[in-house]
Amino acid sequence: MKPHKSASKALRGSSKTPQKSPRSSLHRSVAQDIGARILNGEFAPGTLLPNEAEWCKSFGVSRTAVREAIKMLMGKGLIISRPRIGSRVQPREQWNLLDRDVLAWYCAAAKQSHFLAHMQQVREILEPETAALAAANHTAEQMRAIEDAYEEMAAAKTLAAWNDADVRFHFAILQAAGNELLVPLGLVIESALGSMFNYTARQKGDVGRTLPGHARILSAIRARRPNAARLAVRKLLGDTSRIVGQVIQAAGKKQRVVRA
Amino acid sequence: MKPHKSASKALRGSSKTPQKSPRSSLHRSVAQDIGARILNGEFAPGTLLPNEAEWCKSFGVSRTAVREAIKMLMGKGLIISRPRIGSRVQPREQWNLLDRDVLAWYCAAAKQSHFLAHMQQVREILEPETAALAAANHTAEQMRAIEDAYEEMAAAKTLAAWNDADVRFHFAILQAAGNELLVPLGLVIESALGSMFNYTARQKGDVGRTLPGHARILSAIRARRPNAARLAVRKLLGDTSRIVGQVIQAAGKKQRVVRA
DNA sequence: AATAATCGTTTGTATGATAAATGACGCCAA
DNA sequence: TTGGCGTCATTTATCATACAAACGATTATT
Repeated sequence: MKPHKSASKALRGSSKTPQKSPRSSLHRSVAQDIGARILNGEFAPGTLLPNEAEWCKSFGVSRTAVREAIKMLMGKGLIISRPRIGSRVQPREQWNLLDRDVLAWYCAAAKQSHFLAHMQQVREILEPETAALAAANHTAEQMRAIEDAYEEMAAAKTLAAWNDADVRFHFAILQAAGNELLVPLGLVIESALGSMFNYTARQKGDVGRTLPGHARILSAIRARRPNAARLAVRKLLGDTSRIVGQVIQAAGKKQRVVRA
Repeated sequence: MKPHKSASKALRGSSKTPQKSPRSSLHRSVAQDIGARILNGEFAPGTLLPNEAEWCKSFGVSRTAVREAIKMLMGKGLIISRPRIGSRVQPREQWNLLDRDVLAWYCAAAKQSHFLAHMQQVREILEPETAALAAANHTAEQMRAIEDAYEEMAAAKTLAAWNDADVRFHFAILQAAGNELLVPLGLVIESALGSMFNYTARQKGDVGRTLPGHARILSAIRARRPNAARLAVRKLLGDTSRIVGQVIQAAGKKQRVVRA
């Protein structure tokens, strides 16, 4: 019996697209599925997962693929497996929530609006200080990267191009801050926001409206004025925050996040 | 040939200690070794790693174990592997630096003092705001957890007991902030700091000296005064910052971190 | 010379077997 | 009855081997 092909196709999304990066492999798909179901609450922390043989049957794949998937999830702190016991879902404190995949699964799992607010909160804490650090520490080369991104943003015709440049703008500031920990942190936040938000809330009108805000940030950093940079970012975030608030309200949730 | 036992023993650190958590398994050890070497700079980003067969030989383990180790590293964004090409070290932006293991490997890799400063910087950004959020959002139960930790801290006789309570104190504040993203973030920072710093810089004399600072934080949170909490944390961090600064200086590095 | 077919290397997946770990159970003794 | 001890069964851990798939390089073909 060789379910090689068929089982594979059943799992992988569109086998039509032979993407550059190997986003589709069996173990990856299996890990994706199990991980999403854990974050989804289907398997609560402390729960004993089905054993490997059962996963094999339910996915129609070999034990090799299942084990490799489990190893990936172990690496993300979601589960722990021991002989004779099986694989158990770890307590939430162990979860590597800052992992791109885990965060994506978490975003996809229901509580979006409530989570979106938390993410925005973290942004409001991190980004002003990041900009301030960038103002204090940036090198000439890093400054140029920020300016380039701004130019592209200003010249962007399509919404997609604008978003692309916007992401580069923020990333350039992150790097200019000169703190190696802030970079992955910012990346995670941005990517998660992008994946759930999809930046669709930004209407075309917003583009022009937020450009001056970006300009203020740019010049504050260039002038090496940390406090001005901090304030400029706060101001820009204030607008975004309003939009996020509207999205949350539109989602019909009354969940409120208290701002300190 | 059954190199099962021997090869295993050669890799795992002390096979004398059958720890509760399965910290020792072949794939884990292999992942540990390769991961540390990547973070160590032995395999730079973009480098093509030895292929699986060579890892098997050099570690004396089967391909299964090597592959599972590679899957864990893939899950952490350190490497990517493709058929016919092999496994390549990902660019640093892809690394999941916020992963406990990755961070530990990174800490172990040389640049400690410089990294310690960056970590301290992130603490100075996050912790005041976390305390402010806790002041605004805490529930009665969360408040009790904070108070309990404080009591234990005050009653602690040994340095170890004090550190233990201290960690719980900070963790309780993290949870009281009511932001699910801040919890893992804080955990990562604390654990990394703990692992490299080992809290040995805190002499016994410091214990008594920082207790009032903790008390101020506690009462500010209890009184639901976010701004007071923020200031209290900043003050306490100022002391720690001095200690860290001394450690860095003691390390003989002149590396300076510009504070915005 | 440009294009197509072929080949070889490397990872991906499957399969089956054995080893090790450990909870559960039953046995024996105090 | 109860507490300790050995056995057993289940599950993961590891090994070994084989084949499939992907894809760069090479060679053949037009």
